[in-house]
Amino acid sequence: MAKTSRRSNKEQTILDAAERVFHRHGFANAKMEWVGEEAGISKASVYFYFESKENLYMAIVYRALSLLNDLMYASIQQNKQESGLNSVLALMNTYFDFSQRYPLYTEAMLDYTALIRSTASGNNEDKLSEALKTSVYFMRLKDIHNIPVSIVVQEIKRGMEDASIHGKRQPEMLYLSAWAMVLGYLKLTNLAGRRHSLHTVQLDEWKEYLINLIKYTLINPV
Amino acid sequence: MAKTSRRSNKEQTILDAAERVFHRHGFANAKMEWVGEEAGISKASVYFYFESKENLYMAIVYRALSLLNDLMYASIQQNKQESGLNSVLALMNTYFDFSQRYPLYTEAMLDYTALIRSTASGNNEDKLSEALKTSVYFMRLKDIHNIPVSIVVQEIKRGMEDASIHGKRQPEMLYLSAWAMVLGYLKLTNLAGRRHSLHTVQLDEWKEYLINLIKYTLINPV
Amino acid sequence: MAKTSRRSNKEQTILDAAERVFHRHGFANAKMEWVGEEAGISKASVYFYFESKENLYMAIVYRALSLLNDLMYASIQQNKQESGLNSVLALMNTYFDFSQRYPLYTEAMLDYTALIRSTASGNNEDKLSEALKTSVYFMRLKDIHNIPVSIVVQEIKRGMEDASIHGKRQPEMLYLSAWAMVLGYLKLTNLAGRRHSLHTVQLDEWKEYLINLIKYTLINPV
Amino acid sequence: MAKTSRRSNKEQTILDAAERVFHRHGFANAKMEWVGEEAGISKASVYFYFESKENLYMAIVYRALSLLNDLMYASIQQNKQESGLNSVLALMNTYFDFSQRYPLYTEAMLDYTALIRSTASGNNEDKLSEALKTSVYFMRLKDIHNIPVSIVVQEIKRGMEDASIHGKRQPEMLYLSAWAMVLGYLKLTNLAGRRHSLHTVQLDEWKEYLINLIKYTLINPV
DNA sequence: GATGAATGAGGTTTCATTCAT
DNA sequence: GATGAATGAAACCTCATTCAT
Repeated sequence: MAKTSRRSNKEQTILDAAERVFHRHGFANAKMEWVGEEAGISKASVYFYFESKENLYMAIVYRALSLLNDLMYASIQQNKQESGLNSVLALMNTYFDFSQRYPLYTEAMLDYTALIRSTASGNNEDKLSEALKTSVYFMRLKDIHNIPVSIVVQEIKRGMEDASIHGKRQPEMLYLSAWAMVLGYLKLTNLAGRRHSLHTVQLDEWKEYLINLIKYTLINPV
Repeated sequence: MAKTSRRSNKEQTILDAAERVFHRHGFANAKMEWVGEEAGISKASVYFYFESKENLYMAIVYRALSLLNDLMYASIQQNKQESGLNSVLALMNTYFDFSQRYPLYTEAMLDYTALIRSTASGNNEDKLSEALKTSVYFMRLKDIHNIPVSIVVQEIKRGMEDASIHGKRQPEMLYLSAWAMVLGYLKLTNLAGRRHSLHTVQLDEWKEYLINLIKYTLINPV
Repeated sequence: MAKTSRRSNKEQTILDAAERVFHRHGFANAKMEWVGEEAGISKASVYFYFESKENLYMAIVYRALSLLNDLMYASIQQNKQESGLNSVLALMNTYFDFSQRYPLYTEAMLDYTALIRSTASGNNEDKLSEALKTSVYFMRLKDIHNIPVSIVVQEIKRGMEDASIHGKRQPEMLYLSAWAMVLGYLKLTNLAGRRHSLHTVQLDEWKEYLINLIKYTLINPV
Repeated sequence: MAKTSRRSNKEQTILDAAERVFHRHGFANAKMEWVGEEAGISKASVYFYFESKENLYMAIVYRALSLLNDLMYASIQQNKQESGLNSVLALMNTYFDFSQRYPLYTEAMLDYTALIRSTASGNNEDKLSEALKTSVYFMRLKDIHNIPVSIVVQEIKRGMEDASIHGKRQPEMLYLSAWAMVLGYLKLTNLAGRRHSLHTVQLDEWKEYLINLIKYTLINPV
């Protein structure tokens, strides 16, 4: 309602539009003009709210990570009384749904993570950093980008303490394995497009199978 | 040695160069000039051998798929006398090594698959098809792109018949799950860059764990 | 105190700001937004008081010329009883100080003069005239832009009449030569930035030398 | 005649065109497209030969300075046997002609000098350096940009030694004063446009007067 | 076969200027 | 009066692709 709110609303509208455009065409192929059209404003207006294409992308990553964090916090809150295992499974479900509902978010977050790694190394051959160093969102992200891992690992540890999860493996390995499965599922699922099956396999059925598998790996040492 | 061979040699040199360049910068960001430089020839010469950037990419996909097919054929050949399970595990190992040694190949093949699906749908908004319809490699690929799936599924079925693999699930689902894990592993591994660990997990150790997990899913119904 | 005065105050504030900004970055590179920031108001407000960037510039020229005229009138007034030579020297000193204290003014006035000449010619390829024709200040300037020359030339003539200045050269030539020296000094001085010397020459010393030189050219025919 | 020559020829053609365009509209207002049109080629071709607008400008500065150096070397060579005074006067004439024939060169060289000073200071608020650091010509210029001053000062010193020039002032001050006069003359002359007079003064006559004045300042201490 | 040279068709970004509140 | 928001019209620069030698 206040002025801030009006501006914020417009920013959200643009982000919505950008998400659709980036999702449809991929970040590299997407034109800023399309983002404007999709948002019903001019290209220059997009630049008024977000200073560069990369900053806009980072804003999306920020949005994605914020949402994921919120969802995860809510999940562990809801499963406080439950065993560590159940909390972790809930978290997995949360992430599964999240990444399935917002495939772009997953992709964007992966891009961001790759960026962080390359920045950490001495790879300054890519001038990505040029426009990124001045990105507000890029800087803000540093404060929150470790939260998801921390949350999951913490709940796995809790599960190990209450013996609902086996202790034969590092929590981080269990986490990574589950994450890898979801990621792989997502990647292959994308290939299917709007179809509901892939190589004669029903996607829903497959998803359930994977969740079971993850649960299994938490309970039984392999 | 013949003229064809000379041409073929040059083509291979260019493909080698293109693979390195595409891997370093990603297909979208890579410039044709860099491919020329990396191959030690001029940009125009690259166009003499490959008609377009996309055709060049398809040539890489073709190369990737050919190699994978060869490796898989060799694998099942070597494990003819073994149980179906062992043959499948060998295939998995093959694919694991393949995708780890040639990360670009995996990515390129996925891009290709996505392309196929979008072509199959009515999505003609993307002008990818423009330059692709005339791509020799794109057409040739149609003849061989189903081979890997067929091979693995066939060996899984053999394993079910000789009872080395449980029969509670569709062969395709087991196949997809294994594939998803490898894909997820690869994606996350890429993030690590040249490092040997990710979130305190040793990559080698994690890989071994995943292979064990795949084996487990083949033997025990989950 | 009246409304006009309030408006006038704001205009002066903006002009002050614009002068600083134009001086720092040059007219072409300066952004209207910076002018607003420097004046502590919004960009749109700048446009409320000055219709265009060029009009703003013309306002500065007007201010500059008004100030110079005032200073020169005061100078000849003060030297009424003095010889023509002394009056001219006083004028020169006035101009020297003026141009050194307000380098932008000198530059702006030169730009304006160039504009006048190009308008006088048939050069309508430059669209400067577009926004200029409607500039109030541009029109007002026409009434006063010849005053400085007239004043100096008049005093030189007076000096020739009272024999304090030699009569071997046109007054205008003496005037132009003195002007050229000051202009050259200013241009080269600008290069020095905040330093006090240029090529081992102390700027103060050099200035004194030039003034002496000008005096010399007025007394002795060269 | 060789390949290098062909390329070099084109470069010269483009530089010629750029000089005309920059002269007509000023560097800041000139569009790269115009340069292409003037040279009879496309905008992109201009970029093929010169990587950026600023690099193109630096190439012009380089050309200007090279020419000036050549002219000055030739001048002192021709006046070896003459007195220092005469050599200096010849140099002045050379520079006078040079700056009158190529006003853009003078302007460009001044811009360059200003750039050097600002680079030497800590003024990195302007991102001019961005595209400049990679400019070949900008780097090459550092090797030759001090030559003109050195030459003139050296000849003035020679004149002081052979007593054809008075020794009451620093050579550098005499140099700067002469330079200032020429610069001022040029600036005011520009205002005249194609006309041959300024404020009733014939430009040729004025020029002669100034040269005489410079000569006078070298012989007689003021 | 090979390549230096050329370009058309965009792409991101900037900014003076205008509106709506 | 004041200003946040909006935009049209460039400007610089890039790159896949083609051509002439």
